[in-house]
Amino acid sequence: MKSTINAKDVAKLAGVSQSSVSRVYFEGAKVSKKTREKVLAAAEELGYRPNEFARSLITNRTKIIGLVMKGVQNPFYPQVLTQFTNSFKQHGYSVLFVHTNSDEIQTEDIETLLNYNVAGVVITDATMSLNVAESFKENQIPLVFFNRKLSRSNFYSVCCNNLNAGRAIAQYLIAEGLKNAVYISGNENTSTSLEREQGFSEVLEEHKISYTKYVSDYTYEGGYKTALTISGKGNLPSAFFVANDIMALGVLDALRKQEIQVPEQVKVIGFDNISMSSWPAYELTTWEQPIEKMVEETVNYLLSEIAEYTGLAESVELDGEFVKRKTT
Amino acid sequence: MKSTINAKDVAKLAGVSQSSVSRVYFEGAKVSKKTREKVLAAAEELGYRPNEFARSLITNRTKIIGLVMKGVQNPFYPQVLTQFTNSFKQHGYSVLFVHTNSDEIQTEDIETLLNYNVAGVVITDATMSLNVAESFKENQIPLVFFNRKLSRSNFYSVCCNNLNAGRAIAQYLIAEGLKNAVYISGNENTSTSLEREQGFSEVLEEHKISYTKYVSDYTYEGGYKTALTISGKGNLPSAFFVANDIMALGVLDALRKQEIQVPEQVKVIGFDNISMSSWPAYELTTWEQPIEKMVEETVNYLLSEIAEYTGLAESVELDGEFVKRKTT
DNA sequence: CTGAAAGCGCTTACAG
DNA sequence: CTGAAAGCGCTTACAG
Repeated sequence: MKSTINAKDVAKLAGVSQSSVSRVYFEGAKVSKKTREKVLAAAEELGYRPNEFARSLITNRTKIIGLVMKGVQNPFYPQVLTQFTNSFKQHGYSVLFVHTNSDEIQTEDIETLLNYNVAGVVITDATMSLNVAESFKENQIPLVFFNRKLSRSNFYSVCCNNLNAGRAIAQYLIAEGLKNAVYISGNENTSTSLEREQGFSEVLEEHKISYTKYVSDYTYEGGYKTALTISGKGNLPSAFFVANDIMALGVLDALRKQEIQVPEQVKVIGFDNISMSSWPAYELTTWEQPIEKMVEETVNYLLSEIAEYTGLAESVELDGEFVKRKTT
Repeated sequence: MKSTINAKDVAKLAGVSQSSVSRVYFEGAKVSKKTREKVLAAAEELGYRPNEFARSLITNRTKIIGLVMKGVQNPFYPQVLTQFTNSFKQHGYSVLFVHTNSDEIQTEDIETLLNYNVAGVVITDATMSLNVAESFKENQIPLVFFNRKLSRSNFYSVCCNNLNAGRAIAQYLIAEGLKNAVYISGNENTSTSLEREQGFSEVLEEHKISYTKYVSDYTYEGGYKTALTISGKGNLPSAFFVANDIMALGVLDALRKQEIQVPEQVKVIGFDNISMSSWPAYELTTWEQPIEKMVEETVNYLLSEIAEYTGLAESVELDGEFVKRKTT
């Protein structure tokens, strides 16, 4: 029953060889107009569709990109996922989606990607042990860390320029009369959180302004609890710099619960510019990540590496933009 | 350079036939313990990995499920995506992710799914023209509409019992003294929105209570604008039943802006129970969809159809649960 | 430009 | 339980 119409069937109906049928569907192959028309007519009649697996088997290439995501709970990611999928689609690639629960991508997920011989891989917000990452290098499969850097690794990564963003945020707050600050971090040891803090702290130090760091986890609940703890101590800083928006929203709700006025008593700045940040309930001042540019950069790199593998490892950092709203 | 180690290489090193190597990796095939050990040792040494494409080519089956999603913006979906991916992974299936912008899934997306000969398909929140859907039937590829019903079609669908939910919500509001209501719908002609309204209206009619319907679009902005329009007219109902949570949050923010007290002046009920609904800024009363059960039901159906295709078409509706918070 | 033929890396009857 | 051999549906030198 399964439609198992193959090139041979089409060839027979069209009165040509199976090779010619193949050539019609293989980009870059030469076929006469006449042959092409005969083949397409026959294919149409039979409902022929080239088998991707036979194709991949022989070319040793696929049109599949592995997209590994962690923390899809953050509203930042659906947007990233959508943009990647659409962009890859435009270039003829499909997306094999892999979800990882842990910070470090699991061996079994890697196996999946290797088994399907993906043309390229994007790893979002997760890390990977170096020896595992090496297997991609061995197989010459291009790989991009998106919104994460892997220290001591030689892989391509695409991020927002977090260091500059942290600096700019500090400068803005200082210009507004910052006395002291709190930095609420994301999961420890994530490059994004560390770099945002580093830029922030550098500028504060220059101005001899102190800040306290609280470690949180990039979740709404984490931001909420951390802010409650801090306000419970009764000693508010003049501003909170929160490592991402979703935590910052938690901070705002916690402050609201304590009847602390934002921005009058304390300013709050987030990071990402997720859609909720602009909601009237929050109006969060934040830093917009240039997602579109980041996705484009990632896709372009992968496509060029697929065309010709060089193993180029770079750390690309794209500038974002300060978005002033009502929490500062 | 490409690691092109195949079963033959392993066979040579292990001192067995290529068939034996194959049998070690093929579930259900019989191999002696001794052979298996020799093969595994050799495979380990060479870094052998069975080629999925050769496998699929010959078995005419794949371990790939096509997951088609629309409207990933709704925070409801990341959760669904994660659960599907994890559940399929447990059963040895990978997910090919397809994003569709329009309500109706496009032909090119279907082509992708068919080209990869996916073992099954889940279509979330989107519809499909019937003749396109037929091509899945022809190829005996099991298909589930998730959170959507396709009228006049004979496909399997898995939904929350929206009719009952609408009824229960009406009954609750009536018990609380409902005088008149507003129903804010999602995109017109979506089965979810229609059924929620139908259940709601049936019970209201029984009690001779009137309601007005406003058509919106399942987005935060849509809910916000609609509520502004309604409150602008100065004539508030005793309750809003909003077709999903994300719109209901928009409604709450609009009411807050107009300084209308919830629930004192007007009650608000949403649908989905997304994580934001429980945030202190909202505390939205809503109806929880049994996502976990819905995913499980979908996966089980697909697996059984993959094992033995029957083409069974049913409309499965699972009960959700009322979640009372502070907006009623 | 076209066809006949080899071969990609597997699974699977078929003998033994 | 094991091996030799055919074949899945393609691409791709090789002749013509």
